[in-house]
Amino acid sequence: MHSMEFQSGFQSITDGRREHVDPVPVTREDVAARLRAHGIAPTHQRIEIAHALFERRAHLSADQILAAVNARHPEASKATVYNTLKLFLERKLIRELIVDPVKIFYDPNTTPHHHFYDVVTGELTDIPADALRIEGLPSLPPGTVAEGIDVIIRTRPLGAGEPPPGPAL
Amino acid sequence: MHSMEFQSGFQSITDGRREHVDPVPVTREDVAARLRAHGIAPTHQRIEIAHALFERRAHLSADQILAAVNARHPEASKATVYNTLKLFLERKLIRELIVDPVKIFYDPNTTPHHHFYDVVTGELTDIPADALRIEGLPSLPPGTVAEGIDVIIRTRPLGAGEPPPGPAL
DNA sequence: ACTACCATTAGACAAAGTCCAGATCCTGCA
DNA sequence: TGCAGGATCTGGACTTTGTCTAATGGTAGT
Repeated sequence: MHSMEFQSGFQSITDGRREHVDPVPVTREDVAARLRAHGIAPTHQRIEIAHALFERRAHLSADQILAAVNARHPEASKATVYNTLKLFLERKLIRELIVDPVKIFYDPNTTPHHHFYDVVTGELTDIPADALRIEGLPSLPPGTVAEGIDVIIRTRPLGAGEPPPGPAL
Repeated sequence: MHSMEFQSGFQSITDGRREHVDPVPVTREDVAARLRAHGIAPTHQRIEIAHALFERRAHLSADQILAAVNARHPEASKATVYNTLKLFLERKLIRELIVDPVKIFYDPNTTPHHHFYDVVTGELTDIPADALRIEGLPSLPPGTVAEGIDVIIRTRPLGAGEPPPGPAL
């Protein structure tokens, strides 16, 4: 990744990284400012959607977001949620997590980090970028540029079914 | 990753790794043997499905497999393809690749390796496990066991759109 | 107030995958 | 050979996630 100045007052990533997110915008004003900083006009719906993600600092799926938003702004439509999430992605306000065979999760933390994914419970846990050293990027396929690295460590609850069935011995 | 013994006679991973897959079963007899080795009764449909994957040694989606199978056995149904792929997964004959927001890819190579994924073209390329060193597994979330690590390097064709839009400067 | 333009909305639509109940295919055995 | 029983396969209905579209609503600038 290259330049990374900017930003309201969220996370300083000028040089090092942080183990944990801290000054997160929780008030709607903070959220609105953050939207503006990313060139996004802060409408009601957008603020609610961003607020849902940033307040919980959690990985949410589109329908969880829809539910959260409807709790306060009962008229939000599915289409708006999808449109808005797509916009946020383009503007790099959030990040997309492809980990579940069925739905996408949205991650309000755009700084480099990785994830544990519990394949049974569906739970996602952050792995700080520096907890894991990745050495030696192999050369990329010719004619391509890297966009990002995702490391996903799939876990399962200790003692939860299905470890045995493998090839016959 | 830790232990990783096992496996009939496909790929020796006892100590080192191989850069490239070699003794791949291409004839239907080979495929049938491989199915039996994993405790799977080799029916026509199952042989065709496994054959499609092993012959091409490629990452295929369910509908690509369905198409490939139908080319020879025109009566194969969607349900059978899905059932069979699920069975193959359980028996660890193949591996699931969650990389595309919309569909699952199935990988006939179950030895440890990673992937490039071109987010524009959808192309998947293997990264041999030893081309990439991952140091220091962080401790797992309490009460969980690791099932596997997936490293996905997302790429985009050199010069293909959309790198600019980021946060306002 | 008028006009553009952008954002939002409901609902129709598309695609991947699941589920189920009936039909088929084996296989062992009399 | 004939048959019963279990495993496998099949079409089609169904579910879920996400997309698209046409119409409506809001707002800034004149």
